[in-house]
Amino acid sequence: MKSYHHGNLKQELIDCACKLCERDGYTKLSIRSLAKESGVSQTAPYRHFKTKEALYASVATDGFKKLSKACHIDTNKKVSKKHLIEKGRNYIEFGLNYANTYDLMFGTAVGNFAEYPELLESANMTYENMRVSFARLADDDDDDIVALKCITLWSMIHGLVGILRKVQVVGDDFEDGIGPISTASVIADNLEDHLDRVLTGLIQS
Amino acid sequence: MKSYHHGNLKQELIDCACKLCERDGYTKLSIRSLAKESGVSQTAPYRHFKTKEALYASVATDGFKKLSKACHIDTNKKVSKKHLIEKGRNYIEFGLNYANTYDLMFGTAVGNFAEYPELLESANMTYENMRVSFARLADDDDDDIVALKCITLWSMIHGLVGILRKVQVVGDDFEDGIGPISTASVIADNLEDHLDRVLTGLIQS
DNA sequence: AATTTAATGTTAGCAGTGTAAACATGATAA
DNA sequence: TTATCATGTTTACACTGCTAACATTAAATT
Repeated sequence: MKSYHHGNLKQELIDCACKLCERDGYTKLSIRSLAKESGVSQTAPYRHFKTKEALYASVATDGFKKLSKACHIDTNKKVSKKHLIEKGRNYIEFGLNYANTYDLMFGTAVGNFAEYPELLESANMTYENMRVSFARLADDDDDDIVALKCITLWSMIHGLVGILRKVQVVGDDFEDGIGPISTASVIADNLEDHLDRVLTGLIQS
Repeated sequence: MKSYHHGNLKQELIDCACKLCERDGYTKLSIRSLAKESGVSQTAPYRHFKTKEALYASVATDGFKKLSKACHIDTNKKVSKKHLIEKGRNYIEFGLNYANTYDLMFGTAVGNFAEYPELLESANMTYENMRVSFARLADDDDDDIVALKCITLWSMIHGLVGILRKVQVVGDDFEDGIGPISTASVIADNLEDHLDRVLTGLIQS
C-alpha cells in the first residue's frame, strides 16, 4: 500500500543519483531512469530539481562534503607538515575511490557554481580549510603569497589524481600508455615522499 | 550542382566539430546537427566515425596537435629555464583560449585513448617533448625522478589552467568565488615569476 | 571496356532523452 | 470545513545516438 506522495523523494533521488553517478559516471545518468529506480513517474524529479544540472549540483555538493571531511584539518591545534601530507593522501584517495564523482565536481557538468549556493558553500569550505591549514604551516609569508602557494599545491595534487587514475584504466605498460602513465606507479609508490618534497619546496621558496 | 558523394566529408566534419566544440562545449555537439551543418544526411557521419566518442577523439587529437605545437621546445639545442617558462605560459594560454577543447582532451569524454591510436600518439608527443625538455634542464637526476618531477610540473600547470579559467566565468569577486578564484588574478599577474619559482624549486629539490 | 566490389551516401525507424503543460492528489493553513 | 499549495501523474514535443536496408558512384578486377 503505497501512498500518492512519496514523503522523502528528494533525498532518495540524491542518494540514488550519487550511487549511480559513481557507478556508471554522470553521463550515464538520466532523470527518467532515476525516477524509475525510485518507483516514481518520469517527471516527478522535476518537482525537486529544476534541471538535470541542478541534480548534478546536488551530487557534486555531496561529493564536496565528503572530500571536505576526508581532508579536514583542525586548524585550532598546531598544524604539522605530517598533517598536510596525510590529508593530501586522503584527498588523492578520494579522487581515486570516487573518480566519477570527482569528475562531476571538477569538470564542466555544472557550469557555474554560483547558481547553486550549497555547492558553492561546500566547495569553498573544502578550499578554505586547505588554505588556512597551509597558512598555519607557512606563516611567515603574506596572505597573497600563501594563497598562491596553496593553489599551486592543490593544482599539483589535483593533477596527480588525474594521472594516477589513468593507470587504473590503461595499465602500467610503458609502450601503450600516454607518457605519464608509465611513471604513475612510481609516484604511487612514493606518494608520501613526493608530497613531502613538493611541500618543503613550496614552503621554502 | 552537387554530387552524391561529398568528397571531403570526414575532414569537413572534423573541422566543423572542432569549431562547434570550442564554441559551445562538446556536450552541445550532436552528430545530427553536425551533419546538417555540412549539408549531408543525418547518418552520413557514421560512415566516418563509428560512434560519437570516435568523433570526440578526432577533435581531441586535433587539440593535442595544436597544444603540442604551442609548447614545443627544440631539444636539439640547449634548453634554458626561460624556454620552459615561456612554453609553460603557452600551454596555459592554450588551455584558456581553447577551454572547451581542453576539456575534451583532459576530461572523460574519451574513455580510453588506446582505442584511438592517433589520439594516443598526439597526446604522447605532447608529453614526450615536455619530459625531454625538462630532462635536459635537470640532467643531474635519474630518469624516474626526472619523469616524476616533470609530471609534478605538468600537474601544476594543468591545475592552474583549471583555476584561471574559473575567473573568466565567475569574475574575480572575493565574496562570490570559490576560494581560489579570489587569487586567480594574482597568479595571472605573476605567472612568469610563479612558474620560475616552482621550476627552480623542482630542479633543486 | 565491361563488370564486380567496396566506399560512401540516403531513408526510415527504434529506443531513449530533457523538459514543459495540464491535471490529480492530499497535507497543511485559514 | 474549506482553500491553498507542494508534490505527484499523464501526455506530448523536439531532440538524441545508432542500426538496418537501400542507392549511388568511385575504384579495382577481369
